[in-house]
Amino acid sequence: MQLYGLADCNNFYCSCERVFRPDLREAPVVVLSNNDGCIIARSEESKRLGLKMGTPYYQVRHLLETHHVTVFSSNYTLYGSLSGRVMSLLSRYTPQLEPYSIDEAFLDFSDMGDAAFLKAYGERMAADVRRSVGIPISVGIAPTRTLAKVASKYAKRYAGYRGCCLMDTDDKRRKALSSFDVGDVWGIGRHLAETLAGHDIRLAADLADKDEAWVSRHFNVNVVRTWKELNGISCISPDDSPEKKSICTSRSFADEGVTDLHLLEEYTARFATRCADKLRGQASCCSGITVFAYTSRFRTEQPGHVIHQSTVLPVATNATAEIVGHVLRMLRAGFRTSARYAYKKAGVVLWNICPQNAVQQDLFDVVDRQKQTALQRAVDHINRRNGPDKVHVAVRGFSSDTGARCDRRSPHYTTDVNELPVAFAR
DNA sequence: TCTGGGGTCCTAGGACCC
DNA sequence: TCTGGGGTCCTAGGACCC
Repeated sequence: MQLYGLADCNNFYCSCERVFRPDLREAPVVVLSNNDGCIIARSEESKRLGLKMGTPYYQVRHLLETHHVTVFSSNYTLYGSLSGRVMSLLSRYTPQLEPYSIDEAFLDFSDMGDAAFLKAYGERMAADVRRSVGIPISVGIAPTRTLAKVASKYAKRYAGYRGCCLMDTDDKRRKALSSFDVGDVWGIGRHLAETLAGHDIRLAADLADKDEAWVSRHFNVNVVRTWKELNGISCISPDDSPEKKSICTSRSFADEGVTDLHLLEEYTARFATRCADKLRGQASCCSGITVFAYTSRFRTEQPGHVIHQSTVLPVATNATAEIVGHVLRMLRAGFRTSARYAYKKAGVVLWNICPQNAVQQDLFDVVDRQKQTALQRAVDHINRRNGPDKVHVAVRGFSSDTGARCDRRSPHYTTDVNELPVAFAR
């Protein structure tokens, strides 16, 4: 029988922080987005205080202090490292692991055993991750990925499932969907949930019980696919190619933002460098490059400005220096010197991505590609051996300041020898 | 004072083709 | 009065995900 598992880490970022802060195990915790902007992760205790996902920090700062909530700036180095540990452990439990996000993965559980076996197997896997990595997870097992997601939410909601909910029969499926909000179904967002409510569809079961013809008459193909999945027909599979079709690096800046062109050049050069690293990391080249920067969209009383410049290269590249060069040229072209705009956010996007071994050559190419590749290889080699960004383009600057606020970041416990947790100090 | 970052997919509409 | 039909490709914008 075709069965999918979904392993979902509970409140992942908060759980990561707790791994090295066992004193916070029962305490309310939140993690903030980049630049300490919004709440992006909450422990169960914080959820019970009524804190909502995406709330700007400054709006609830007082509430957080009153309830002694421990607040962390986001520490993606730590989360990425612990995610890797979780994924590697999960991969031992299935012939086919599909990581779906930093804290979730689908597992192929087809034809592995009867219901009793699978239920115990899922529970054992959850207990293993908890014990070995320190992260609590919820496992759902069902005939489609959408249903596996529903099952995992039940596993999280009720402790009685011991970390794993098996939804293998039609009976269990119907029962689960009858008390599951349609808006919580994978693929049904806020907007669709509102539209569905207009048709008196509020529970997942309400949608599943409609005719396929009715669904396809009123909604697009995505909703039809979700409808099929809710009825046990598997038809959604996440993109299995690991290569991204676009690569973006962008950040918000603290306080007033950035007014100085030279500083903005420095930051965007870093974003471009990071993008090029990611690009080479997946053995790709790109021929589309966009740079953008804009003033705060919340400060409507001040004059705003948007820089948004794109270029298409005749020959795709993944060389940092070349990409940085185009980004700076476009940034300077879009920058207004007439007024001192305070740019609050900036970024670089690479697109038109192709495999690096399938780059279309150009008869009139002015770049010596062989030389360029050799240089890039040498730089990557040095940086791999000596640490990231030991050799870099000069315009990127030498400071490690990112222009973002992150006052409450926890140490890089697992990735920097100087920040190892101390278990015992004399 | 203060509002994240990084993706994917679908659709509608325009340009263009014969 | 009246203005083909059918197709592809591209793009911007919207919706969704975590």
